[in-house]
Amino acid sequence: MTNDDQSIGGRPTLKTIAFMTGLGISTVSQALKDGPDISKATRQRVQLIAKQIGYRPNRAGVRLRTGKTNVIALVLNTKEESMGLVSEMVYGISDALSGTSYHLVVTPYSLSDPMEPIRYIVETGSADGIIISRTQPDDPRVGYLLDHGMPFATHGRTNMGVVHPYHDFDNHAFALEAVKILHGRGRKNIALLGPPPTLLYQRHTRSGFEAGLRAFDMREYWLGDIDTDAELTGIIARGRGLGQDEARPDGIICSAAISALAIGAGLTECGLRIGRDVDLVTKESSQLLSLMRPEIICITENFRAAGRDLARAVMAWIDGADPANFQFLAGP
Amino acid sequence: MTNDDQSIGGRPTLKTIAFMTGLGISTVSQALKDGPDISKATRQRVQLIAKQIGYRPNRAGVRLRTGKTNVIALVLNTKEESMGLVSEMVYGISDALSGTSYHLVVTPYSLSDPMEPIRYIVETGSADGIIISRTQPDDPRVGYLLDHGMPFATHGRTNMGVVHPYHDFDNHAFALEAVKILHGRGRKNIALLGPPPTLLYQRHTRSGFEAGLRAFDMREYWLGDIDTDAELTGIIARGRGLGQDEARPDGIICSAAISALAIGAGLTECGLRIGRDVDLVTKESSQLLSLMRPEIICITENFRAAGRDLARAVMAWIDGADPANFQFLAGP
DNA sequence: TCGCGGGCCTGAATCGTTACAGTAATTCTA
DNA sequence: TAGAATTACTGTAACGATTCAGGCCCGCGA
Repeated sequence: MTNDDQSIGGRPTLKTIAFMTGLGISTVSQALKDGPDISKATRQRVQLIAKQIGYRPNRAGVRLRTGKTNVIALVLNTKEESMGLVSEMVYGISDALSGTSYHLVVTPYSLSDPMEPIRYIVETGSADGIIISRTQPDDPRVGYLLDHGMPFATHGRTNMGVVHPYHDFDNHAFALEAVKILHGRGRKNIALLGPPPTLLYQRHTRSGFEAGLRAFDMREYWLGDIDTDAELTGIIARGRGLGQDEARPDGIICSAAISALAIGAGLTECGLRIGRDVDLVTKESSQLLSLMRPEIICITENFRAAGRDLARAVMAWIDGADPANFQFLAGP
Repeated sequence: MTNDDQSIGGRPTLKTIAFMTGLGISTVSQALKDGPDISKATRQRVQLIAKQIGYRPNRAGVRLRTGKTNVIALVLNTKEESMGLVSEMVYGISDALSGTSYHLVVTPYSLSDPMEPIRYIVETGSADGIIISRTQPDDPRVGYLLDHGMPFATHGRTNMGVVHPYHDFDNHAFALEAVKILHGRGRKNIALLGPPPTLLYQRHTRSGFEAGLRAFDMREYWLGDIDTDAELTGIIARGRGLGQDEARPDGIICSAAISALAIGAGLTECGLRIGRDVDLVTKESSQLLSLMRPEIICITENFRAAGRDLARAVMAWIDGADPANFQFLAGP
């Protein structure tokens, strides 16, 4: 009987509703979640009042009692920036989360240890589910999360003979399609600037590329030990270097828009014209590139859709759905 | 005496440490925060054990008891995308937050109502501080947050005669500098593609631009009712339109990298060459633009630093610092 | 008429933390 | 040396939600 000032302001709690309805707190709690032990009339009454006064459960209370955080964590590498990947993924995830009780926490990690943020989240239980990217063929994070029963989804597949939700762009199809396009434009000698071999989609890209070469009887120009993770200046230099080369490629396929721009810049510098002397095919995630550089051939990769799929997958897994049902391969 | 299985696993809590040290829970709590009522020896003993077993306070417990969420919310408009603004800001904020107990929650809002996410956060108390962007001259969010005593910081200034932390790029200086550069290259007839008039930095840009025109005795080519928020296709068309115009500008200043690319694309389409027929000055937030289009003159705007400043400002305000001390104007 | 089973609701315990009011034991003051 | 003050620590009561073991009342069968 100290300070039961429910009448006065402050955020409404179960206690407020209990006071207003004359019911007990636990009754209200049950009524709000349509517990079967509560009469229909009472349930409706409670829910009506709750809506009227704008009741929202206190997240800390729920979290403390049940352990449910209502948080999805997006774990990003600082390196990540395929022209808008981050923002598009964030918007896609938020899309999927809007209307649910989930919040999005973003946790970047500097290059050092990819496991660190994952361990932190699991150990402190600071999220109900995790979305990771830059997935590796044999990704230690995947094993760890499975071991610890933490729902997650990966951007990109793994190669571990283990089932988990993912969203992957079909890089095999992309590379194959790219070769086909180049073949259609009469090109013969094709270079591939792919992702680093630590990431699984390097293999997919490579296999699609090679399948295409075989199918259309074309040959590869080997670019050397360079990938889309390389410094931009290095990529530009590589492009410039092609100018000198008699046997230079007449078609280039590139796995990242920025790298395509960079190699294009190098080519232009030494007088080669894209679309005439050499064709350049790449991925883009917004209309940006094709607007700016219409001479570059673009195949669309939709990061926003990826974010949506991944968030939905994680939520479904949290709700007990079978993770095997959430494996998405997006065609080019 | 039911299940005091502190010995067995699970995450350590104050109770665990209390059990291990033989002290009471409240003693441990105080000892961990160096409470003056606890002997030095005890404090050290407790802190040592806490470190050893990797104790981390349960966020839900703290939040429920104290109301402190240890969360900073970044509120973004879905429209936001100045080539990497989102990712750079996020990384900058995370930088500032790393090593503190704060987490970053990202809350985008679709175009509709800018107040909605703000109200949600304040009403549900789901963050200790907020970072907002796309600041307007008379921003209702600022008034609301001040009224409700919620610490925040804005990307961009306001014009409300009211003190709050902000980080702003000095767009006056930018425009002035841009005019000066164009003057140095012998240009006379300058167009400005600025931000929309709803955003305050439109005025700063405009005033710097006009000051520059006066100082160097140059004249403005009026681009009409178009701004950097316009559809890219529209901007491209506007650039194309300049080709037909006898009195076309010989210099263009642009407040956003994407828009500069767009207008540049339009110019190129109608045969004008950037750097020769017309000079183009813009802002860029990464080295990207100057690498891919070296003919465009770039002035750097650092979003990562902005994120860092804003996050630090909000944290300081939460800790009771004077918000007036956290107003940053970044020179070009 | 007694007992029993439902239907509907409530109180108490709990999650982990902190604030606050004690409480012993020791030290200081007069 | 009695009494006051200080030191070092502890128990209890919250914060808001959920769970679970009851409890009361009513109707029904024997």
